[in-house]
Amino acid sequence: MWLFYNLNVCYNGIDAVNYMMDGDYDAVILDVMLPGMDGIEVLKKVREKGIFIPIIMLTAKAEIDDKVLGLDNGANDYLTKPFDVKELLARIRAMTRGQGDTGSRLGFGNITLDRANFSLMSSSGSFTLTNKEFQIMEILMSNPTHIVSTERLLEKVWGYDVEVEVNVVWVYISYLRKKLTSLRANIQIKLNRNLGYSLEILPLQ
Amino acid sequence: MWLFYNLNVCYNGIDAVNYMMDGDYDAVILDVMLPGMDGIEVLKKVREKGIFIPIIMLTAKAEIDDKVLGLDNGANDYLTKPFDVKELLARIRAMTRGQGDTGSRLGFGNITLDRANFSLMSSSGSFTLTNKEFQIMEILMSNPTHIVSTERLLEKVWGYDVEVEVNVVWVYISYLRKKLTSLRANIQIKLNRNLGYSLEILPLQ
DNA sequence: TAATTGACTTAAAACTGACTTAAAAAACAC
DNA sequence: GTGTTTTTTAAGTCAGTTTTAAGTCAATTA
Repeated sequence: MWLFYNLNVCYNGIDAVNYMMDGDYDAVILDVMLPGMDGIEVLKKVREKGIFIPIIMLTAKAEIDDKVLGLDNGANDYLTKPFDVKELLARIRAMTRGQGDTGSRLGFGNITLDRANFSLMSSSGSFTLTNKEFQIMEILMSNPTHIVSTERLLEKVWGYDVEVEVNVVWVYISYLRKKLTSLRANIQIKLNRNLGYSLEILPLQ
Repeated sequence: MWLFYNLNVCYNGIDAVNYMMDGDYDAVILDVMLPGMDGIEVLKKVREKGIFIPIIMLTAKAEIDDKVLGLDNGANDYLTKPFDVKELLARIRAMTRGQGDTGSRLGFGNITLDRANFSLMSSSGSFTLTNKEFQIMEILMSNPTHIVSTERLLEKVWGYDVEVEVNVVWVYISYLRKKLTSLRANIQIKLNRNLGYSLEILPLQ
């Protein structure tokens, strides 16, 4: 099985920070040696802006202290050259898959999303989701606590050349919420005003 | 700065699975070579039970394919012997830290501002700030002792082509003060007449 | 001390972003 | 082709945010 990635490349630290702030990336491969601003600086800047894209640092420096520095400043992984591309790809997969992700199923709270048959399940029943419903739910569940913006959902589900309006996202959020409540889910799709949506466990009443 | 961990050790795969299912661990260091059931099997079993503790695999096998196998079966990280303890510890920290532990937070006194979700927190609770509230608080907290003029706040938060009146700043300062006191903050927004606002630690009464 | 001015508070109005619903349009299955 | 499901549009509603406005308070100055 293969995954295809869309890539943007940039050649200095300042660009890197700007790209990460503007774009909505799933992961970043960051070289330590960069002209202008080095990788560690990029890392710090981006993290203190509240951006938590998984970042794997890549470098020729094999010094332990450099690794520790990178990891402690917010890198998710650290790989030294020379490295095997297969390992890099495996680490990216490991880094980008969320907790609760077994490959075929995605779980959060008392809810399970089955990728094989697009079904949203709880102990009290199940729904077969439509395409759009499934994709949205998959994005939310693959990183439950993380906030996903409406724009990001539009991009990921409807594509970059968006011709539909944001409204359509709201419509599907509404559909999903209805299904979650009728499944007696103990999770809900929470709106974070001006930021986006996230899943959260319902406080038991 | 040091972190102290409580440890449980076990010497075969079956025990490992049982420990992980019963106990509530923050992280697991898993050797691949185990009597009875090997590390990969342990990993698979545990993940398919729906347990998603961060797991770092540790092994003498440096074969790339073993790493890929481990990572693709649900390991969060993979380290080969010989390794440096400092690196292991850094990787455990990276693996177990939640987002927001890396610098997305601004702190002053007993108050923390989280940039990832716009929340203003203390030990006694938290608020989700609105856009304007957040921006003002961010400016104040990013340089707590520094005095920021009302005009500067207007410019930075409302933009240079200001069409609203200063009053609006006062309104938001008022809102923020209310929230700070209800958080039992030991800091306050101090007015420096004709100059602007600054944060200061409250003398304890 | 009274007047003045800058700072503050509060409630209500205005606005904007988010939500819901039904119906139209498009895609899909037969 | 027809019938069914999915997706999109559109219109109306709702709720939270922002701004206005009016009245109060406190510090400075005449």
